[in-house]
Amino acid sequence: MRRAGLTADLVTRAAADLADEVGLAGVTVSAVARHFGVKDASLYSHVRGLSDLRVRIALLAATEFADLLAPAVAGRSGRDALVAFADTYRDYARAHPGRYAAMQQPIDPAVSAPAGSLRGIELIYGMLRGYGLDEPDTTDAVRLLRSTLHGFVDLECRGGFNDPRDTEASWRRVLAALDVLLTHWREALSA
Amino acid sequence: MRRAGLTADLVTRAAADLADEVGLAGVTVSAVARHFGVKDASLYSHVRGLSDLRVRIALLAATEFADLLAPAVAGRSGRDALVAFADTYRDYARAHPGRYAAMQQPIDPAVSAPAGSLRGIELIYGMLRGYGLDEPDTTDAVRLLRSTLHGFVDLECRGGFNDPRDTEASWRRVLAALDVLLTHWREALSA
DNA sequence: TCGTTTGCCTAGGGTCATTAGGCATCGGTA
DNA sequence: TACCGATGCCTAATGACCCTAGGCAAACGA
Repeated sequence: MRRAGLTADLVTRAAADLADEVGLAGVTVSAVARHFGVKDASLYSHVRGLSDLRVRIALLAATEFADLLAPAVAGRSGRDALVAFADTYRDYARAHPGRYAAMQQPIDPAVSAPAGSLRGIELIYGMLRGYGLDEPDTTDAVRLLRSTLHGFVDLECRGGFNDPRDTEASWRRVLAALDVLLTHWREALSA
Repeated sequence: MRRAGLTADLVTRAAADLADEVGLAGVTVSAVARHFGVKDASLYSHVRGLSDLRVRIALLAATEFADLLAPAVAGRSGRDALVAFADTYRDYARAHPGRYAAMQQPIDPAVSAPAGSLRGIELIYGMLRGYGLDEPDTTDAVRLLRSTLHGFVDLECRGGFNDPRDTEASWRRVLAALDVLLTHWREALSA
């Protein structure tokens, strides 16, 4: 009998692809095993179990995600950086809904921190440097940005926008609004 | 043997409470049955199955939610209305994370529309009337609002905000920012 | 060639979703 | 009160999935 040649990484990658196809909830040990033409039990030598598999998907996704976001903002600042970052963010979520969903899971910081899965957030902090904010304004602005981007993408993925109006146009509008806000953060919120 | 006296409504309510306690994913036909001291199969006379149960939770939640939001904005406008709406929104999501999660599920419009589960969105439209926007600005503004509120609440629920800075303060800041934005929507985004 | 590692398998136990069909209980009726 | 139909809850059974324990053989280094 020929062996399938599995590794934790191969399994994780297949699981991530499966997640993008059928949703994170559809990622099952059995389904991944089937994909490799292997019995369920065989995966347990490579992966601790289902929850471990999901964490691995999340870490994989976080790395991929940051690797796309970093070059998008590199060399840009202000509105340019914001738009590039946001578009990359949204494109990734739409192309990889399962991976994106996996990233939203709460993950043990002892695992996620060393894996650098907060790199994406650091990129936002860096991006905001171009808007000249200080603490604690920066933290608040980062939270606003994360909230809006995540919220929009999440609602869009779930088909939450029913209105006929073009989602694309709304997205551009939202980004413009965020840019205005960040540009005038001080004056606007000094009250 | 005494009967348990179940109804679809009782089952749904119990399931919703369970969802808030252990998460939507923890809502299982078996668990709800156990709660009533009844066999799993017995629930199928009241509810079509697990997915039906989840839809019912969502519809229940949408009604409760709108019933809280409506009085919060009644008689207020502008920033007052925005803050009241947003605070009510966030409080509900934090008090009822399972119900809130259920509402995010994609639901067949043929079911959700008659049940009035879009009442919440209509409330946002109504609220924005106080800011004097026209279409399509209103739609874009509604989407921005929904995105930011949902995104913030979702990230907060999942423990996505790690920084030491007070989440409460950030929330107030975010609301202030949204108010400024809505107030100056026209001028700010005319470019 | 010969271990030794280790990848994949079989066997088996547990939870859960769901269906089919039976019996008893409850509410109304004679 | 005695009966009767509806229906609420049960037992039985199937199938998917998660996971553990223990075995055999393929792959690899010496």
